[in-house]
Amino acid sequence: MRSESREQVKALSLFGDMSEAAFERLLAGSYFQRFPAHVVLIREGDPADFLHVVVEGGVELFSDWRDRETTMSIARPVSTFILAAVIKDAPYLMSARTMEPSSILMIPSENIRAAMTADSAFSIAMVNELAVCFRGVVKAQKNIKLRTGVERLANYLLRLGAQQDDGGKVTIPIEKKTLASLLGMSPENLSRAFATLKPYGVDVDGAVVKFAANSDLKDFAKPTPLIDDPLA
Amino acid sequence: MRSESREQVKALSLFGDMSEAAFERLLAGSYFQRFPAHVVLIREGDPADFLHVVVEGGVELFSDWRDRETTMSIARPVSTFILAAVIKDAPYLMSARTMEPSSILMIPSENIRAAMTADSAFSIAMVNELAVCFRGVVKAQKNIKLRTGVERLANYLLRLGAQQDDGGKVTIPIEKKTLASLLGMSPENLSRAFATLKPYGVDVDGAVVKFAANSDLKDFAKPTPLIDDPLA
DNA sequence: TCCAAGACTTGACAATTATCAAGCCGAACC
DNA sequence: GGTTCGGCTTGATAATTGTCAAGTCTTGGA
Repeated sequence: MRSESREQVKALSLFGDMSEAAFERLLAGSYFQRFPAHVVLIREGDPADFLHVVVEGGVELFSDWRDRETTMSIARPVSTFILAAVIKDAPYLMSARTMEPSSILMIPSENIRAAMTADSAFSIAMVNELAVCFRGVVKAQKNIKLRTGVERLANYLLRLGAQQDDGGKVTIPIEKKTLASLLGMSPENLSRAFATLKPYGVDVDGAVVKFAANSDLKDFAKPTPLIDDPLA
Repeated sequence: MRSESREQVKALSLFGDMSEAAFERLLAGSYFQRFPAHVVLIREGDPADFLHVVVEGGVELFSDWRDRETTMSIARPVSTFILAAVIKDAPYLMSARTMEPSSILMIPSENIRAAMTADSAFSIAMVNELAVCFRGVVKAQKNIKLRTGVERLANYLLRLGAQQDDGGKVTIPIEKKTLASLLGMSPENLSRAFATLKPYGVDVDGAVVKFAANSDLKDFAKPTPLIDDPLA
């Protein structure tokens, strides 16, 4: 790995406080690489050879069964994916592909497991990262099981609004068909869901959606931190 | 805690290899208690004061939103629940109630976090437990998003068959309405789903369900280890 | 500039799932 | 024994969601 990249990686501080030597051992045999959009990085069922870290861009995690496919989540900088598979030395449960040109750091699984036994600060950092991931999936599961499609969309828009804060408008950062799959509906249904939200002050123009932050939409969506707050 | 209980707890080996002293510190201020059926142990949104361990019986983890409720998972001996909340010192994302008379070990969250910083074997045990939990939710999420209700039921029956191995019949260990909620459908629909599976050799009599293990049902269900194998 | 591919939308229709209502049945209780 | 309650099932109906089939629009390339 180029030393320039090495510095960039170290700045991520994903791995807790590590000694210089431990850090060096961790990154031995790693790759830090740029990929174009729409490249499949890993396929579910494959052995977990590398821990992946999204440093730049965006990665879609998805799964298949028979002839169906669904988007499980979106990984944005800086976050790891498929950490659990690496730790358990088990097959990936999800596939991953870049949505845009992306920089990905790949660390050999063996290094991760070795660093955990060697460095307790590191294993604590892993516990924390995993706990965040776990709570993320639980929230997603609650979202799917407790809400209708339209309700999921409404809350998604509010979440976007909270993180973009662009004065009454948000820009959807992914393709609509990916969003549809993430929200657990067909693309056709997503279009209709937007239409359903029109009476609540939602106005769509391509990827740009206008709505008032404290509005009818919020009354309709009834967001709760236990599902919608990414930090809680 | 009675020393008898203490021995029982130590035998669980949930916590990796710990020194006697560390084990003692971990359990200080813990409770090991028997509860009757249908008692709410924790409520989502509450601060995570205790890590809970199901030692005997069965616990239903469920969530609410507005006037809806859904069963998220079933915790059986010996497993922890709400570990992630404890680690992050964050509110519980799920509520929990006993389904039957159950023995529950409750360890103060503070002890868990202290043990993690003090004992690296312990934090590695926590990483592993969390990784298993994470993969469990991911599988549940795939199950919900990729399959219809009938398909989820078929695969649930096959999973029961694999773990009970009672010669062509299984006994559903939970109430049908809980099962319906776990599978993401209404109780009425669960009844109909059983009826739909009749042509595949499924025969229901109360909680007892008969079907051949290598059968039409398996052809219909198309199970995959990446969703249905609890160990993978 | 034009074309081709694919994203997005809309309408018509079908499948799936939920809701409401009624009835059956077994367990718990008096 | 009789009664009540709640779990479970079934039928009828409604709501939700998915599928198929256009058609529009944008984008990228020839």
